[in-house]
Amino acid sequence: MSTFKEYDGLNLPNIAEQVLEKWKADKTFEKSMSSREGKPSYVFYEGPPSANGMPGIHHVMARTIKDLFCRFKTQQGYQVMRKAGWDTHGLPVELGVEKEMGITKEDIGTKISIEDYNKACREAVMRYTAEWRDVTEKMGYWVDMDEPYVTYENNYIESVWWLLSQLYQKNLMYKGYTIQPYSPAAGTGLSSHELNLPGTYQDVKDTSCTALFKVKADEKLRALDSKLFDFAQNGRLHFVAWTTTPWTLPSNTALTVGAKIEYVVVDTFNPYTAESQKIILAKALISKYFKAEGSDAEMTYAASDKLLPYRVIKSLSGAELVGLRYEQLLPYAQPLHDAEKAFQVIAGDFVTTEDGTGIVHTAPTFGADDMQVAKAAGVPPLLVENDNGDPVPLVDLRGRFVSVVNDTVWGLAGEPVKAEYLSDEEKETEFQRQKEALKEHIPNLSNYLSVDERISLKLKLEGKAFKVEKYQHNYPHCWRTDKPILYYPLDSWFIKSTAVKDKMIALNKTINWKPESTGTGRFGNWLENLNDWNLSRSRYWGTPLPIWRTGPYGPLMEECVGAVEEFTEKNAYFITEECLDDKGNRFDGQSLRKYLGEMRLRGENVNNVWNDMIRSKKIIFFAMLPKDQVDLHRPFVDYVIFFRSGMVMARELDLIDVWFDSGAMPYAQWHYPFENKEMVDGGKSFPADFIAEGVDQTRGWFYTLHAISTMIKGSVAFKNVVSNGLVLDKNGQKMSKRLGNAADPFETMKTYGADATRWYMITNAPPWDNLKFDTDGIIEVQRKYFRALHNSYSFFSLYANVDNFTHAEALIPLTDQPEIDQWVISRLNSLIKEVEESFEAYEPTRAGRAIQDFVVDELSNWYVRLCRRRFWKGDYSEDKIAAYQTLYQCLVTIAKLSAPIAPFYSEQLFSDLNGISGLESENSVHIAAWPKVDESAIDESLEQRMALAQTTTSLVLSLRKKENIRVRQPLQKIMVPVINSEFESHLKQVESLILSEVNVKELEYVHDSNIFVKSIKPNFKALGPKVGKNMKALSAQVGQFGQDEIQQIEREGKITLDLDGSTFDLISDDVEISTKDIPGWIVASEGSVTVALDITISPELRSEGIARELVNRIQNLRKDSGLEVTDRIHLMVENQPEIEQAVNINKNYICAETLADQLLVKSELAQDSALEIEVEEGLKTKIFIEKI
RNA sequence: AGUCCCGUAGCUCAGCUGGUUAGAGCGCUACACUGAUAAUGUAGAGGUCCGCGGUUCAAGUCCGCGCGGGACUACCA
Repeated sequence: MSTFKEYDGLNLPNIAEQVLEKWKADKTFEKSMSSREGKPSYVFYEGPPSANGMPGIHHVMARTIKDLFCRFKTQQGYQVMRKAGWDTHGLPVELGVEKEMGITKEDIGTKISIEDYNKACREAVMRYTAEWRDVTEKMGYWVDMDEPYVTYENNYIESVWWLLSQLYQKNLMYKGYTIQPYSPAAGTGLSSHELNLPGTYQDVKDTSCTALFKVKADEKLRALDSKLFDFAQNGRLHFVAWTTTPWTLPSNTALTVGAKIEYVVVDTFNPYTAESQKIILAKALISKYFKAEGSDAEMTYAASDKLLPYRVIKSLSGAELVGLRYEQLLPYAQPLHDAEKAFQVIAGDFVTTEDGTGIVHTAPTFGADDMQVAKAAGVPPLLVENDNGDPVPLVDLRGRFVSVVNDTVWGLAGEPVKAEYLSDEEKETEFQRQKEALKEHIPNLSNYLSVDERISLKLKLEGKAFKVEKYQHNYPHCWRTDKPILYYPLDSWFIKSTAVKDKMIALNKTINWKPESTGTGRFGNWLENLNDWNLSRSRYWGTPLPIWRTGPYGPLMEECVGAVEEFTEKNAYFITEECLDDKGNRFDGQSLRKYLGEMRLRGENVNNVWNDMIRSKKIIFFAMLPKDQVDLHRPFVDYVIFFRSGMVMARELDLIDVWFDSGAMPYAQWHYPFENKEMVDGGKSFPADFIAEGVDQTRGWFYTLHAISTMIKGSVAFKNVVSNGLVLDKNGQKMSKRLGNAADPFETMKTYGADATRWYMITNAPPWDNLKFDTDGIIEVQRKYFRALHNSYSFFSLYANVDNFTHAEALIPLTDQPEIDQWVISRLNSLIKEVEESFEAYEPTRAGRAIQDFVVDELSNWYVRLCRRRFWKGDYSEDKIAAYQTLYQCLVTIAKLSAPIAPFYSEQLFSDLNGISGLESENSVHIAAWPKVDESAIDESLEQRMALAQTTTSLVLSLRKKENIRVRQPLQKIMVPVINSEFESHLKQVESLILSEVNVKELEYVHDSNIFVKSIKPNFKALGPKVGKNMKALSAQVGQFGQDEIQQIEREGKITLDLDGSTFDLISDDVEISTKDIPGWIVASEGSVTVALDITISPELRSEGIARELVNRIQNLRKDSGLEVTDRIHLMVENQPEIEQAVNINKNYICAETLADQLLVKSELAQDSALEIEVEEGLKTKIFIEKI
């Protein structure tokens, strides 16, 4: 006959290992999905991690959250598919590979082919998949890793292309430019990641220039102030604006002011030319440019005077300045478009009065803020046409002024805007040129003048500068070349997410965010201030942008490809390896487009050349390529071209933002819409019911999922989302490999077990708070929760096996069971309810804590403790069976409730129980049905009664302690003042429980209220609305009440008071009355419960006390001698004063307790093994036991 | 700089829509209990509930302004 498994100790890591083997053998994970075939699905999306790094402990956190809700929903009967995924593209991968290979971005395509480079990336990115698999398995995260989606696979990319083509067709994609950090020295744009590398920001001294912009005398100015108009007409009114990059001044097209900032017109002099001038600047910044004494000084000034006199003559708001015009400061070039809108004052909310003048020089081509604010105001950027006819800014990609910035004296064209870009020789040559060209202005030029210095000097000389000085500031530098970066307009492809902003905001409001603030705050605000999504990345390893274009060699034609099949349908061509240029390099789309395009511009016959290439198979139809050669990465796709109207269409070189890859996963994981169309359209896998990742994904994956599904499907991508916080070390520091404080997930799970780790992470704090990860916390969880549960099971199995209990008997109706059983079952059902509600509300911490409290406090420390005797005493009676059944039910239910959080131990517990009882057909807790709440079993009054018993017990124990009377010493009685009849009946029902727990013979109910001392306290909650302001006065009066007043309220139900001049009836509901003392007794009270204890110890009680002590010593001896709990003994006790009497009176009791068939009291024990014991202080004796 | 989160005992955390002695566990001290329990019980020590203002009869709880820690975003002229 099979019996319940018994365990020596608790080894969670071992349990996890065994359970894993069981799952593997039984294919439990597969079954958990297949057994739900046809059931409603609960859709979960796995956010793809990148496997080019080792998994960390924070991944265990995030994955625990994912896993537990999926398990919970499976238990509830839903089918939960979980497809694993890998994020494989992106900069971190590339940078890692570059580092390993010792190359830089420039080497790609030269020293190493793009093909080889991408091959290296493809390998690097999956490097740690084995470790990821391992950690996933060991932590018990159920996710299908055999058929994951991988973002670099052709099918995945094809789905991404399809999505992009949909956006393209909806007119949600466009090409524009953004201002991005750009390193002219390295010839490359920099990502924000690169900009955040250490050492990037350096303190540098630059020439800063406060320039004077001459205000135009126009009608608007005249309407504003006729005096100012007059000044302007005389050329004496100027805006002043400060810049640390004077090289951007030729590109100025606007001045930006803060609408709410107060500005002033100041009458003063040009410090360099001493001309009388009126300047406009923010009032708050006057002191930056003028010494206070200047306002009193006489209004005369000669160049080089120390004190600059000034008078504030008018005050204006920023809003009033908006729309005023000024003369272009350095008119080297005019804007290409909308020139009439340039050179005016506009408003921007980024303007502060911290630095400068409160008027910001705005060059839309070299500042992101500038570009945005100018665009909003319709002010054009300063772009000119290059030789190709393309619009370009005044500085080229090498960081040098273009030729139109032609200044014979100062020599700007072709000059780099930062001196650092020049070699020493170039600098020397330029210095010699400057010496010659500037000798008229600067007779003895001693060193090279930077562009900033030259422009500043020029402005000074022309009376257009108010102040020129060196300025130290923090400026970003290129991490590769260590040269300063420029903010530069770069071509980019955008998704017009602003077009669906309102829809995204509306849809977001339907999403259940945990915590809510992440959704409304962090995410909501982000949506409110949304910018268009910059898709472009100038890299190599990623999803290529599927847009083909003709170049600037003829009319613009464009094609967005949404499926590989389209290459065939649209007659795409492929440039083979034989197709070489003059230098013998293979053509790609871009170079061939240029080659043929220039030919076309020269008027040559392109078609002939093209046809030759086709004939000689240098170019073939795409359709002729073997399928397995198609790789939707670079460089392959760069060899794919279209030929239209005598022009080559080549792919735009950009890759797309990797975040688009991951945001596309709801569709691309199924190769939608090319396959599995019904998964998405049929709702089986879209939208997700639940996703979970770290908060850092708010603007990452959460956003891209949301944006793409809003634009493509007009729907949310997920309905519930849990965003967890960070995992910090125990001191609250961020974990990092560098600091060596990163916890190793493998080590942690090996030492403490995945269950304890998971339980700790979930119950310690709500997952959205940061977790201070401390292994001491895991130890505590192990000790408290798992050991309490394990011990409860061990206790059960030990006695169940003794009694051959296998849960074969019919279930004893709850109403026939003792009160304590009804109580624990009631609590259990309340628990089921609470746990289920908490999980449903995505509050796992609440669920876990509730389970833990139940197991530790109620099941282990109350139910099992009080019921011990029922299990090991007496026959196999109905009461015993009831006890077994009750404990069984508790344990099995706990296994189910805790299974989502602690999948391994719960699995063992469940199968250990169910394996013997066979009550349920499924022998995995993760497949078995989630427990149903039996509302009829919940008895709140019973739960209250038990709480009363617990309070009373603890009061009596505290009295015993105070009087120093051991619990083993029986006492005669306790007395409890009765407040009302309900209280009395409650107490009566738990009376025996209390008495046995505190070892007292009887409980007396005292009704004579005259002997109690009572206390009274206002019920503030009830009185608040009634008396309001008078609460304090009332409270003071109630505090003064004596026993008489209290009795009056009890007797009459009310007492009339004088309150604020009028009478007030204080009724009994307005106060809380409790008994605090019974004079002459030893009393303790808590809340409304008061207990008095009779501490007289009669001789009988004393004997009984001694007998109990003896039993205890004998039991210990039995245990130490290694006797089985069922072994019977012969017992001998050495006679001592008081012992004989105690033993004789309580002989039956002692024998029954210790399973002694024979008990002898001898004057002396001869046996060597007789043990001397101390019954109580000063009373020693010897005992001897012998197994029969 | 903006947005969001967090701040309660030495440590980790509760404290629901405001209600008057602010709780639990761990740790510490002492005692007790134990034939499942390295468990548990009782008692003790330990709090300017980050600070300052405000609303209110009443604020750990609501509001405002700060401070400290963290995350994300960001071109500050």
